Amino acid sequence: MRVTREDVAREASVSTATVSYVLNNTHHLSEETRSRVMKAVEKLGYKPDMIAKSMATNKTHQLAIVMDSLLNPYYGEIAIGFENAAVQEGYFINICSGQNNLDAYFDSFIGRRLDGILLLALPDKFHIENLYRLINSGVKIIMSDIDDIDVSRVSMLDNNYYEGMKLAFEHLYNLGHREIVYLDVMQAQPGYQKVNYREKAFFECRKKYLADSNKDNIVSFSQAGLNHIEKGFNAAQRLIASGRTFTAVICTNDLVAIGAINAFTDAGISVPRDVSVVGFDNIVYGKSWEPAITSVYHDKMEFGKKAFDILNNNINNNITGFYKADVMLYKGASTAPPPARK
Amino acid sequence: MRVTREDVAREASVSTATVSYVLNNTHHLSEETRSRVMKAVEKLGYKPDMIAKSMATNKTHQLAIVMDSLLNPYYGEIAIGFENAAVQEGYFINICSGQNNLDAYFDSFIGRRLDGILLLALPDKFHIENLYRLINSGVKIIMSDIDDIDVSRVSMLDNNYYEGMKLAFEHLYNLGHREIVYLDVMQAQPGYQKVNYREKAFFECRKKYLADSNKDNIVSFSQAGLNHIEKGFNAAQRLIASGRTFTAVICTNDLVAIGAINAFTDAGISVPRDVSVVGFDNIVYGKSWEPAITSVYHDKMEFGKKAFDILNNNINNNITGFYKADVMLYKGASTAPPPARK
DNA sequence: TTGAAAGCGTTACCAG
DNA sequence: CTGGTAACGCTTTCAA
Repeated sequence: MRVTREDVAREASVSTATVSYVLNNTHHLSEETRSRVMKAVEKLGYKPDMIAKSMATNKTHQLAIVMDSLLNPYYGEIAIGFENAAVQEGYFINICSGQNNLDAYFDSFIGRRLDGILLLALPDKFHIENLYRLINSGVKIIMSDIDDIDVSRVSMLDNNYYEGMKLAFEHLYNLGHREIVYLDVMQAQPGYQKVNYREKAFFECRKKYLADSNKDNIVSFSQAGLNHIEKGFNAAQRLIASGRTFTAVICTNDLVAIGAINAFTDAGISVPRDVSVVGFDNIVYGKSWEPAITSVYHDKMEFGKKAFDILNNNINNNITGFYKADVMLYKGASTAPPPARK
Repeated sequence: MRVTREDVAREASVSTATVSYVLNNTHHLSEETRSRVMKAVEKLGYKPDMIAKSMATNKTHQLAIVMDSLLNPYYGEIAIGFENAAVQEGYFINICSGQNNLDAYFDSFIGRRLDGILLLALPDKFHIENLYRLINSGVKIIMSDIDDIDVSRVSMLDNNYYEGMKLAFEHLYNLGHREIVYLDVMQAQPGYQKVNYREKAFFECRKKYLADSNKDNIVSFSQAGLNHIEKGFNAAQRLIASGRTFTAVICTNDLVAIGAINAFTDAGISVPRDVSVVGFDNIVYGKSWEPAITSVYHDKMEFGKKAFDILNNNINNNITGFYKADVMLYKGASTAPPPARK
């Protein structure tokens, strides 16, 4: 049923080895032989079997992108950038939704002999020791936002949202805001590690700029089964209900910002007149929101492309790499000077 | 470096065959042997090599989801439903963004020996003959929205948006709308086939309900490089500029509806006061839009799960299947009775 | 410049 | 109940 290289060899009256040489351009052959083989390939519609090839070469030319969410277009855009670059180099891409616990995936990555992984999910969804087991099995990794990891073995991808948080904070500060709240909805499952550079950056900014720097102005809200918009909505409602005063909120991403804006609007709080809102990621929908969401961002396509380049280099030359995204601020219509004090 | 079945066999003092029997539960073995093998597996941290397994069994346990877009959460939700079900059955999932031409992917599906494909993209992105070549190579397919295909060889997935269009139309008609426009942004590349059941359903409804049934009330707009929100925005602007009268628009999906609403708002046309807008898919963001978008939809998670069940049955028992989604109408705030005539 | 054959890690048939 | 071994489709070393 399947056309094999042997069929091609027979058709072209050469050996199977010769067919390989032609297809992989790995030997010098007479033009005559080469064309005879190509003709046979064409005629039989032969497609090399990558499984067998993987078996022989110990490379699968298969990479996985581990998403944090298939519903947030932020990751989608990165994935597109990554995939475009990877396909060009003959890789096959595998995308794992971040719905489930990732530990089980890690095992299958070893079994599937993946050449490399773009790990977009944070360690709040997997155990570090499983990551190391993956690395020890020869799977190359590129990931971001993790401390205490041996960078000689793992490539790093810095989205630079630590600096981004400062950008957001300073933007608000310069507009005149002095009561700024950070809305976070990330939460690690029990037993998992939470890393959040944005929170750290927020603390720093608060200390530097705000007088009452000890004020508890981070609102966290997370509930299983809710999407980020809903979590943002709930977090903002909780903030409103708390009675604390604020003139601006920074949201952990644009989806959360959208939810928050909805909650404010529902409560009769106008954005940006009464409250300014900043998001992260500058997702494709954030710009079209009403009001367009002011957002910290980087070039997501480029980010994906860079991720691939580094990973590919890691795979081929066993050299880990590092990338730091240029972080920028998109000034939408969701931020404005705070309302005048009465 | 890699722990193989042979290492396990040596450790447990059995043959490699026995290890297979234990791991695959395919023979009856003495409890003693079984536990000795398991202990060795555990001790060595052995992970079966799926590549070699595929080689021997001629099954990869690998499926692909061909997305139409990684940026539309509609597909994301379907993918999640599909993946959840598939992972449970030991499959590995591969997601291809619909960014690029799909014909090249089809070739690699053969080379990668994929067991099956969930094809979410329409034939405006690939050539039918390549689909057939895929089928002939033994790859099972489940897909929707295509005419003239041999259903004994391909499983079908009906999202029932043909009926959905009627639902949308009747909803508007019952509200009192008599000037309804359909906003479409899909466009096949030259040389590719365009199928659009919604358009057909729209024609039918128009004929049945509207007096001036010959009126040209479909606005198409498509431009490479724009996302669906932008296309919807442009299409609506074009509609406004055309000067034709209308009280309601049906948009080909929610993203287009969002873009259209933005264009209307920008032009001082209030939704739903002046114009009603209906979308399709009821994506997670549509509900949170202001106004919440009235939308035709089905259960997307369930859709993905059903898709997997049918595909899996196709793979294991060589029986194609058919699924018809229950289509519903989410009544948001973007539709209302038309403004009173002056 | 070309070919023969070993090897990659499994499975599954056939013996014992 | 257990083991030996051919087979899967390809690459690659070694020899001719």
